[in-house]
Amino acid sequence: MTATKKHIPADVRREKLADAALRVMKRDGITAATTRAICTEAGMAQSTFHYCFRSKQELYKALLSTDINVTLDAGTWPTVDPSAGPAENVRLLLRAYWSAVESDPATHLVLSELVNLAQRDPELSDLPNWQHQAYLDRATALTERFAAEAGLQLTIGTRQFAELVVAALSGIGSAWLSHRDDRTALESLDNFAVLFAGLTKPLPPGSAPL
Amino acid sequence: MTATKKHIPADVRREKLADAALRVMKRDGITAATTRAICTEAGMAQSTFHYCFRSKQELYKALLSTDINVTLDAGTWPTVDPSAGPAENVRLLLRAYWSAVESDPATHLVLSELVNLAQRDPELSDLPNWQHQAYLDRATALTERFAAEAGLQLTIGTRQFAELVVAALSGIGSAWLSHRDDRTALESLDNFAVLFAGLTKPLPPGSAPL
DNA sequence: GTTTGACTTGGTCACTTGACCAACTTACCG
DNA sequence: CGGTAAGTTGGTCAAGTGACCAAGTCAAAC
Repeated sequence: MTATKKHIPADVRREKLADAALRVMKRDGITAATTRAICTEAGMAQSTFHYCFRSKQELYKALLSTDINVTLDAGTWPTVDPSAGPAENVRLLLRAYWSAVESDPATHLVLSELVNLAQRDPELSDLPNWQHQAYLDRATALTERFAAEAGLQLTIGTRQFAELVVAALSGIGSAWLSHRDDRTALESLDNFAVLFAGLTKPLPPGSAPL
Repeated sequence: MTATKKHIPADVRREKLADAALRVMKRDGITAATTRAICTEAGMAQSTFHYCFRSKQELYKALLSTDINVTLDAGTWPTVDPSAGPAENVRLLLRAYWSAVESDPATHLVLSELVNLAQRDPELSDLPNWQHQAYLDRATALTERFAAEAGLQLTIGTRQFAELVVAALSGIGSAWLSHRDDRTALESLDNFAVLFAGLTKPLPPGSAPL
């Protein structure tokens, strides 16, 4: 059996509490994540909460800062298939992201709830933007890598392209959370793949090869 | 001064309460919309609430049923400009919707909060889907009308097309609520307009004219 | 081994929330 | 005009809520 230490540094306790909070939120929604519920989930006394966090706001801040989407695009992305067209490659990429959403809807719900909360609170209102930019950064980097591997260049700015992709994915995602119709979501996804592929063209022959 | 009736039928009182609730939610967020705050806003005693609604859930149900987006696409849509290309016409259409979003962000925030709430509550979990379908219906109808007026036909199903438009708009919208960068939003909007225009082609000459 | 400071907790506070009821007031109908 | 049903309200309840504190417990530094 694991030796349960009685004393744990506040830092790791904060992390444990944040994890527990996320777990409660995913299971029962953000409103159910009271300090008591969180501490119970973490196996601590309720008073521990205010030893680790000055206030509940501070927990929200911690949750939105250690961005949750890390989980999302940490998945393995498909490798480019040179024999397939750009549309098919974009399609595979979008679908790879999508499977992450579909397999863990609760996380996306929580993220939406947290962002809504932060947008109302002047103290936290910077975080949604920060979150979105971080998200966009990753999408941009991924787009660049993908274009290079596929021997394509974009006909609009990479960041603008990423912005479109993120908008489409988040739109499809939030719609799917409402209707839960996988077929419709995949249909939209594939349609967007074709459209986005239309924003690419082959690299000129003289370009530096991969 | 207006003669204030002491007795008001419960039906209209329900409506007054729903209006007040929406006002409070837009101003201070959904969590601030307690039965007390709502009744104060409506100028009634708190006990009135439970005379008009069996429970608070029932208010949420009422709010999500009398869909709020009616306000959104009730705006006057631009008429098709025959001399302009399809991309430009789609652009104008998307921008018309967008100005409604931009001029009233609070409504969209509340809608998002309400949908999140409903998605957690088994009792209300049908409503988001219903809401989305109603929304999609209007988008579909509008798309059809627009295509006819512009003398275009779509290269994919009308409903699929509408699904893409709705996804793109909601994606741009929710991103904008985070970053509040008008320029970026309009840029994305215009890019999507071009893409969507690519899903149209002129009506064959033999078709019935407008 | 004692001191010191970090960690831990039961108990409690002031406050809010949704719900409800008994008593009251008004409108309408016969 | 009297009665009946609909509307109205102050007051109250139980169940939470975030916050906080005083009294402990433990581990490492001296």
